[in-house]
Amino acid sequence: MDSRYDPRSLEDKWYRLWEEKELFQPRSPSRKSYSIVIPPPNITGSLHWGHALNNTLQDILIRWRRMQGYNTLWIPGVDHAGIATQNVLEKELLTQGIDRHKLGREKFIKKVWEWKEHYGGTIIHQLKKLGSSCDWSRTRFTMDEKCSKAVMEIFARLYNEGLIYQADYIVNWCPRCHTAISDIEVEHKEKQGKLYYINYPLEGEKRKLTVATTRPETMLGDTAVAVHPDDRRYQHFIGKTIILPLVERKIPVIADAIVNPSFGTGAVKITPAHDPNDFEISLRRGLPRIVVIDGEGKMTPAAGRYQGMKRDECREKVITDLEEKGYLLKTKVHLHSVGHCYRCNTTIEPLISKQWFLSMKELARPAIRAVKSGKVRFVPSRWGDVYLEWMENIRDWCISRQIWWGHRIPIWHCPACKKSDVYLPVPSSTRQIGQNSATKCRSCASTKLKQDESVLDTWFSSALWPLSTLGWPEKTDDINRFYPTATLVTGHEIIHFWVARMIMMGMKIVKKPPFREVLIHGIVRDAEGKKMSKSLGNAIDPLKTIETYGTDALRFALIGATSLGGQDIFLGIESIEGGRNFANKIWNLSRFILLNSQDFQFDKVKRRELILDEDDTYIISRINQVTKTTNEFLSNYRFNEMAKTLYEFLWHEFCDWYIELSKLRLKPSIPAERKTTQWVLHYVLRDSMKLLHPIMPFITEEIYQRLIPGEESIMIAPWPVSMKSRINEGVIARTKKKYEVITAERKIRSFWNIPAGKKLRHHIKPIDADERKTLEKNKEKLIGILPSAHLIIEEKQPLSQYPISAVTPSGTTISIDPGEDIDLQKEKEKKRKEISLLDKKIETSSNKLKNTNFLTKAAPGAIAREREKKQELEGRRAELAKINQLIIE
RNA sequence: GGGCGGUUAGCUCAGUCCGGGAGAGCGCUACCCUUACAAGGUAGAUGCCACUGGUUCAAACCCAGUACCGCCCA
Repeated sequence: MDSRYDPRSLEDKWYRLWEEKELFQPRSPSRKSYSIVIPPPNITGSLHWGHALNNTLQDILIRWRRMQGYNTLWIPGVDHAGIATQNVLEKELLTQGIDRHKLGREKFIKKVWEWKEHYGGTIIHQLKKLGSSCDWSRTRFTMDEKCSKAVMEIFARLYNEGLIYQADYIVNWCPRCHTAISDIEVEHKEKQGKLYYINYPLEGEKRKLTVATTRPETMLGDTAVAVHPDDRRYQHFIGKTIILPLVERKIPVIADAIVNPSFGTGAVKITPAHDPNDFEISLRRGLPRIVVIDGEGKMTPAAGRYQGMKRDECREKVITDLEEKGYLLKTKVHLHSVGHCYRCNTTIEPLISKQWFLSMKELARPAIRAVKSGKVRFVPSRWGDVYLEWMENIRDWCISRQIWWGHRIPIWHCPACKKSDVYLPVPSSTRQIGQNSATKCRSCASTKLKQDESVLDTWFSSALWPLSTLGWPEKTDDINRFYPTATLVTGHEIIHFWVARMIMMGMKIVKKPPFREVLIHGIVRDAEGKKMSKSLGNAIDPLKTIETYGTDALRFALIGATSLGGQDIFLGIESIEGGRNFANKIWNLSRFILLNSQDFQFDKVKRRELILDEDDTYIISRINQVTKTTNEFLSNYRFNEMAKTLYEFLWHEFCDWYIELSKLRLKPSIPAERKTTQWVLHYVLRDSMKLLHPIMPFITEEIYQRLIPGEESIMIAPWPVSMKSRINEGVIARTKKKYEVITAERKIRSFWNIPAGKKLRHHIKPIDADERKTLEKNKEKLIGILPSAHLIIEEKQPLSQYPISAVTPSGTTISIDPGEDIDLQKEKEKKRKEISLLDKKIETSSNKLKNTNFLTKAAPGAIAREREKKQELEGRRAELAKINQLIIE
C-alpha cells in the first residue's frame, strides 16, 4: 500500500465493477421501494458544480437506502433543451456556412439527432465520474419514444378538456431565438437607461401633455395616453385628443388606476402591442393595438418612414426627430429593469402574437393542496412558501415555441374548413413524432391538413418526467412500484420551472404528487459569490478537480459546505484540498490497521476471547453513537453535520486517541491484547467505512475490500445499526477525563519546550478516588503515551517535589520533574493568570446561583448543571492556588 | 414597489428549528521528519455573534425595527 492515496487508479476500476455487477439496479423486489428521478441535465450541458452537488446529494440518499435494504431505483436521463440545443446546432452549422432555413426543418432535425448521438452522452459520462449510482439501463431522454408518447397523450387530453387554447397575446419575444418564451424564462436586470420626456400636443389647443418613457421608439405604436383618475393635475385632460408627434395620429387621453402618478410626469403613453401593462389596458378599454416592431426586432410598415430600421437605430432617429421638431422636453438618467432572454441574454421584445397556452388555475388547485396538506414537503420548509406564493398567483403558461427542435404540437389545421384539431401521432414514428400522422380532416375529410409549426416548451415534457420515465401512459409495474418517488433533489432556481409543473401534472394525471419530499439545496458560487457557470467564465471545471483531487474529495468538500437552510455555497479550491487530505487520512489509518493485521482474521475471533479495556469500550461506544447520529442526520437531510461527525470521529477520536494508544497494545508479547486491539480496529474501521460510503463511495469500497477480502461490494453491505447495549456513557465520560490528563501534560511540555518523546518523571494527583482508579488501571498506557520514566498516582502526594504542573478541567493535577532548573517565577505567573480567569468565571456562575429569580424560575436541570459547573471551576481553582502556594515555599 | 435570505475568528462558513459554558476548516505562531499519514503530529493566539429596542431569571439563538449585502417576483 502506497503511503499516499491515489484516487485515479481506483475510481474507474470500482465504477466499472459496480456497473458490471448491475448493483445500480433495483435488487430487492420484495422490499420496500425507494426511488428518485434525476433532474435531467441539459443535453448540451457539461458537468458543472451544480450538477456535482445535486447528484452527490441524490447519490448519498440512494446509496444509504440501498445499504439499508430498500429496493432502490435512481432513474437518470437528459433533457432535450429545445432552445439551447437549437442554438448550439445553428452556431455549429453556421461555421460550416449552413443556414438552418436553407436546410429546412426536417434536415435540420435530422442533424440535431446526429449531433445528439455523438455528443449527447457527454453529460452522462461525466455523471458517472461523480460516482452516481443511477440505473443507467433505464436512461431516458425527453425526446425518446416513450417520453414523446407521454407528451402527446397528455397534450391531447388537456386540449380535449379545453385547457389548452390558442390566443393572441403579448408574449416575451426573443428576437435572436425567434421565439416566444414564458414569463419565468425572462431575466430582469437593472440597467442604466434614460427617461425621455416628450411633449404630446392636444388637438386644437396650445396645451400639451408631457409623457415620460424609457422606450421612445414605441411611441410610433401609441394608441392612448393615460393618467391616474384621481390625479388633480390632469383632470381637465381626460377625454381630450392628442395628436401623436411624428405620426400625426389622433389618440385619446384616458384615465386608468394602473397609472402610477409619481412615475415621470404621471402621464404615460400606452403602446398595447409592445408593453404587457399597456396590453392589459387595451383589453379593458378596447384600444387598438398597432404592431410597430416585428419578430426580428425591426420596425414594421406601421412605423411609417421608420420601417426596416432596427429598434435601437429607430430609437436614435426618433429622438433626433423629436428634438428637431421641439417635442423633446428633456432626458434624465434612469435605472430600470429590462427583460433578457435567459438563454441568449438578448433584450426581450414584448410582442403580440398567436401562441398556445395552458390554463393553469384549475391545474394549480390540487397542486397547491398537495403542498398545503403536507403530501409534498419542501425541505427547508420556507421554499414551500415560495412555491405557494407563485402557484396562488399563477398565470397561464405559454407552451408554444417557434423553434424546430422539440415536440411539435400535434395540432393540424385544415385549410379547407379552417378547423383545427389534435391528432395523435402514429406510435412507430419515433423521431418525427407528431409529424405526418394526420391524413384526413375530421370535419370535412380534406386531406390537405397542415401541422402547427410550433413546438412545445421543453419544460412541458420535463413536467411529465417522473411519470414518463416510469412508462406512463402504459400501466407499468414500475409505476406501481416506484411512483410516487421519495425525494426530489434540486436547486431553488427551478421550483417554478419544474417542481411546480411536475406536481401539477402528477396531480392531474394520476392524482398523486410525483414525490413526497423536495430537497432544495443551494447554488454553488465561486469565491466572489458569483454563480459558477460557463457563460460567466468563472467555472472551475469539476472534472479537472476530480482529476487532481479525486471524486471522493470533491464530494466530501461539497457536502461539508452545504447547510440546513439551503444557503448558497461558496467553494474555493482549499475546501477540496481539505477533502483530499481527509481521504488521505482515511487511507493511512486503514494502512496502519491493515499493516498490523496480517496475522488476524476478524471472523475467526469469538467475542469471548476479547479482553476489552476502557479505551476499547470507549471507541466502540462512540462508533455506535456516531452510527445513531449519522442515521438521524441522513433522515433529516443534514448532510454537512453527517460529514462533520464522521470527519471528527475518524480523525480526532479514532486516529488521535484510539490508534495512538493501540500502538502500545499491538506488541506481539501479549497475544490476547493484540488480538482484542486488532478486533476493535477492524470493527470500527468496517463500520466507519460503511457510514462514510454514501459520501465517499470509492475510497470506502477500496478499504472495505482490503479489509474483508472476497466481499462483493460495500455498496450492498448491510448498513450499520446502532446498538444501545454497546454504548457505555460512564466509560465515555471517564475516558475523556483520562485523555484530558494526557493533554494537560502535553501543554506543560509545549510551554517549557520539552521534547514530546523525552521520558520524564510524573506525579498525578487525581481529583477523587474514581479518577484514581481509572488512572491506576491505565498506568501502563500512561507511562507509554506520556512517556514517563517514573509515574506516581497518589491523591495526597506532596506536590512540591515536582515544580511544574497543570490542572485538567475536572481538577486532576499532573506534575513533572523537568530534570533541570527552570524559571519558577514564569510558572507562577502562568498559574496566576489561569486563576484570575477562573475567578471571573466563578463570579459569573455564583452570581447566577445567588439570583433568586434564577433559582425559582429556571429549569431544575439548568440549576443543577450550573452548580456542577461552579463546583468544577472552584475545584480547579483550589488546586491551582495550592500549587502556587507550594511553589513559593 | 412586494417577498425571501444573509451579516458569528484574518478568510469561508456551521451553530438559530429546541435559549443556559462562543465552534469547524483554512490561514497564522512555536516546536516536532516520533517506522499509518509533512496531504502529518503536539500545543497556541484571534470574537462588542451587524446595530437598536423588547420578551425572559437568562438571548448569537425568540419578537419588533434599522443599516448594509445578495436573490426572487412585479
